Amino acid sequence: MGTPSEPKAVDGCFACRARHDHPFRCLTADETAVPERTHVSHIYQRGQTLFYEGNPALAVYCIKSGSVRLSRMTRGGGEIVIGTRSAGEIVGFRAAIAGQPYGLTAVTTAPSRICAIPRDVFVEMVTNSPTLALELLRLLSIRSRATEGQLISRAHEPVVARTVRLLLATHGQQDADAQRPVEQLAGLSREEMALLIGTTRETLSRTLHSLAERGLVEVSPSRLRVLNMEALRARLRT
Amino acid sequence: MGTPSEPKAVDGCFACRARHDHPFRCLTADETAVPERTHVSHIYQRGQTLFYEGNPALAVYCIKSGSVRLSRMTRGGGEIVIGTRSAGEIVGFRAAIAGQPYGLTAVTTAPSRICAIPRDVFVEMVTNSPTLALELLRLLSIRSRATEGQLISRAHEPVVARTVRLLLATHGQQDADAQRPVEQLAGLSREEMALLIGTTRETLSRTLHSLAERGLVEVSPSRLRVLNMEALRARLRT
DNA sequence: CGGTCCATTGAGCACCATCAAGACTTGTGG
DNA sequence: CCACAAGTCTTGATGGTGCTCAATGGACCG
Repeated sequence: MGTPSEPKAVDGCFACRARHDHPFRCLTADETAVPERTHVSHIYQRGQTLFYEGNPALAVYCIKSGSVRLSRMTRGGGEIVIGTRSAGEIVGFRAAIAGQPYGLTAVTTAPSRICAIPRDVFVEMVTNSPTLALELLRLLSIRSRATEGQLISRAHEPVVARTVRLLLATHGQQDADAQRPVEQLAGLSREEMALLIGTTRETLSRTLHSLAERGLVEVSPSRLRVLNMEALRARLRT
Repeated sequence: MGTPSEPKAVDGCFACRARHDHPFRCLTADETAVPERTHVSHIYQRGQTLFYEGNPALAVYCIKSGSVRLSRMTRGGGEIVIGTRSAGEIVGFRAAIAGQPYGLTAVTTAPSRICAIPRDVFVEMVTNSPTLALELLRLLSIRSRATEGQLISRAHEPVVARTVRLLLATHGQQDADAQRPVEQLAGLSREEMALLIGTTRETLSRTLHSLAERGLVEVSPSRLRVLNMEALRARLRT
């Protein structure tokens, strides 16, 4: 199903919105008609930029597949990573609603299919659909809490603690209480891990190896294994 | 005006909401009737706690006058200040909407009149009033951006930069471009200033005096004067 | 086998928290 | 008005954490 006469918009929003946690799930077919007519679906290569920090917020981006890294550039050419968003998430809506320029730069970290919804259309959708507004409010409440938590950690906890949090977070779902080793961090380079916790490759490497010396993890390039989750968790309560 | 038979709720929400930027300003008299019946107005002394981080979010607090400091306690007994809220602002609504415990501790920093609205009532208000939901969405968008910006600065900028930001922020409204000295930071102790930018009294003191040596500010206990705003701003672009 | 990319390891140093006095301000009671 | 006390601000000395620069070690690939 799908309209062969319209190859650009591969799937309609109504079909797309069926996706698990997507905030648009609350919309009716009628309500998705507007974005369906006006949005632009596009496939991005890895490393392409959706928008730069400081750009006027012209559109809201809806990730259908792939992932996007949100970061801020420093005058020195450095990159501060704030977080990543993946399939089923929306990027840039805070700026759109606040009526301010984007506060962050958004770059794809993998080939991604992403729909751009013009700001006006998005704002109109939110204004006309109380359910959507509520949904976004809930979403933003949860997400901003999480982001702030990470940033507080970054500002006030030493690198070891942040490293441990990363290790615990990236596999919490599996083997929550099991003592046995757990495979880790599929396909993240040291550089990327380091950026996620706001440090450098070198420091992260040292930190991981110091944890390894104490038998808490097993580390080799390209593999990372948690040996003792309980001890890791304990390290946070120190 | 006012019902002499009901001394507790000194002013009704409808009268109170008239306040400048308050998110409830969009509500009609009918819509404020519910909170007016159920909320509890109370006068807090300086230093009293509205709620602790981790407490279940039972209420949303509406500041009528005074100010509240939001912070997080560290295991070592330290205090990490996230920000302050004052008259006309709402505290705790993110937790209420997210359905999670409070993420921060809220303590009054001055005698304050504050109304507590039960969570259920607040959620109902938001659900029933699309305008309110939108207003809160806009508010949260703006506020979370600002908070994240400050935390990013705290995590990645040196103390000098944060100090300069504080100096520039606390009087930006007056004499935006004037070269002449500007009085500063009414009634904030060094300790409080230091907490606001995530450092210690000692480091802040040193930083201020090093700025003074370069003629950018004039510093004396209990007074603080910006001598050269442009030079301060330039320091941020370094 | 020589490249390129990534991870690791080392050495040096800047920044900043901490601990410890000293200086100044403010308030209180004689 | 002075003396003392308590609190705040300032200054110094020290050490730890983590960033930078630089070199080495592997891994993968042509």
